[in-house]
Amino acid sequence: MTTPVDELRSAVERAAQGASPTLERPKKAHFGDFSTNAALLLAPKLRQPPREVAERLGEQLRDSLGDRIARVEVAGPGFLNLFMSDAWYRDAVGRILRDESFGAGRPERPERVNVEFVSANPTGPLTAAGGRHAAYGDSLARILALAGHTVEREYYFNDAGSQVRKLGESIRARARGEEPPEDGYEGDYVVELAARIAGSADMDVDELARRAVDELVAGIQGTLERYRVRFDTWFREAALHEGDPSPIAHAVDELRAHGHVYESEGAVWLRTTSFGDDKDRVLVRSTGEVTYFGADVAYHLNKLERGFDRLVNVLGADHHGYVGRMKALFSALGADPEVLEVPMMQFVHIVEGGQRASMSKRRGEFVTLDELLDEIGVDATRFFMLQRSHDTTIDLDLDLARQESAENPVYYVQYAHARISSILAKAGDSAPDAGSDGELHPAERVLVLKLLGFPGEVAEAAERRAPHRIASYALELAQDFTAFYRDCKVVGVEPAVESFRLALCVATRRTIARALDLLGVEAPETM
RNA sequence: GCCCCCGUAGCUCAGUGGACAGAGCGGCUGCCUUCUAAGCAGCGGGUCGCAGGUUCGAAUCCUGCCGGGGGCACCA
Repeated sequence: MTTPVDELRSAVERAAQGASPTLERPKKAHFGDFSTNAALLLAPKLRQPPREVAERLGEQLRDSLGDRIARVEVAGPGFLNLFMSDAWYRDAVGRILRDESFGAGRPERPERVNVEFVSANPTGPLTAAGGRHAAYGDSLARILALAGHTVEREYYFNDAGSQVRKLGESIRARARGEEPPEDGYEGDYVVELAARIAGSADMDVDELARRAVDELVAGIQGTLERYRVRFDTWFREAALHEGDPSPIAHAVDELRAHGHVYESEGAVWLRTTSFGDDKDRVLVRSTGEVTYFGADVAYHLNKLERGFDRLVNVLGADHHGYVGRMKALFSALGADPEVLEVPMMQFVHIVEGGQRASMSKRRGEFVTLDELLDEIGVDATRFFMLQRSHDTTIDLDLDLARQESAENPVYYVQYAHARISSILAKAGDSAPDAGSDGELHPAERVLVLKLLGFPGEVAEAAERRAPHRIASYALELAQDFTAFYRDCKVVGVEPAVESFRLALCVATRRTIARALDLLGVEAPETM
């Protein structure tokens, strides 16, 4: 559905004759409701002074927009500031109200997207960092879906290999009352697993590890469920080793057929240096064991074969060295490396007593996501994790988080939603109606403009893989609503005014709820 | 040595070419017979790390430097 802003943009673009002008909301109200740099872009081409060009563009816009525009001003070096009429505002509210899917996008090329995230190995419970990955990946998936793409969420985990074996050894040692082996797992949960799994002291290590992995995966799934994150696919690494030919053998054959595989020193290598990597990578060790990379190669070939247009792989910043070789892999397979996108999540540092504490799953030093959820709840945790851009490091001071959780901006947004609900309840049978006459209050105009920005924010957040923009937007929308609430009484004023304000309330409530839903946060009716 | 991310208010952070740089938290001062005070209003607070460059215009783009974090395995 085209929005009033889309139409305005088209009008400006037509006037700008092929240049790509901006249409944005100026920071200052006296610069208009919208402004465009069209004249500044056009002036050099026409070899005319920008302000003269602006005057002419203004005339054209006045003609093409008629009574939808109140006035046009030329300002500064040649900006064109547009002031919309109240009729335009009313029309906009009416259209938002009628648009059941307000905010949804229709991209030129909708994609089938696979978002792989968290993918923490089942060698321990999910940590606070896992909570960041989960919030980001899930929210991104929700945003991409609203933006018009088809999305699948996927979790890949190692249920085989040396780390899992080490887990088994650690549990057995605990069951026997011994210390875990060198490089083993030392967390308290290892002791708990030793107690929970009957016969763990004498069990075969691989069998024990298998049982522990089942337990831990179930625990991770429980935590994610509680965190409102659901995956469509749980992909086990072991599946890559099964069958004949196994997906790994298939992948190696495929790469060999493309001529990028060679053997040296008893190992099987992929010549990733042909595609910009620093060095070639081992697929199969001289011992015959498949490397982590080797398994991942097969995994990504498998994803490609499942027909996705785009593979988003959310990884921690410590994996950044991994990106080059994965891109090289795609080239080696004859696929477009651009298909693979790897948003790098920066770290979550736990701060205690003003100092950064270490976070090592192996040493058992970490804050689990469950602990965080117990302390400050799902909504506050998700909002906290999503407020910051994924490429900035987060400091999480537990004491502060606990103390400030009541001050979390998420409650401000939810509160606005609850207030609207309460207004609408009080309004009873009065019907919302955008109406056609009467002057609007400035706070009403500001709120309408903010609402109109929602579809653009969704599109922007999707394109940039930036859920935090939605968090910022939700907060700003709640602020604009609160200012409206302060200045404009809704229920009990003159009927025509009341029905317009009710329309504005309904549109706002729905948009807040939708924005919060994109963040995986609830929108309560009362607080 | 090479590669990636960051450096904006006391703190945590938005702001990827536009007009006098924003929010939350914290500090100070006021405001509840009113549709929810989890709120509102006001005050205070900034050489946008530094130095050059591109541009009509730079927190934003380019180069160099400084500081913080991370990575450079036949580990995962």
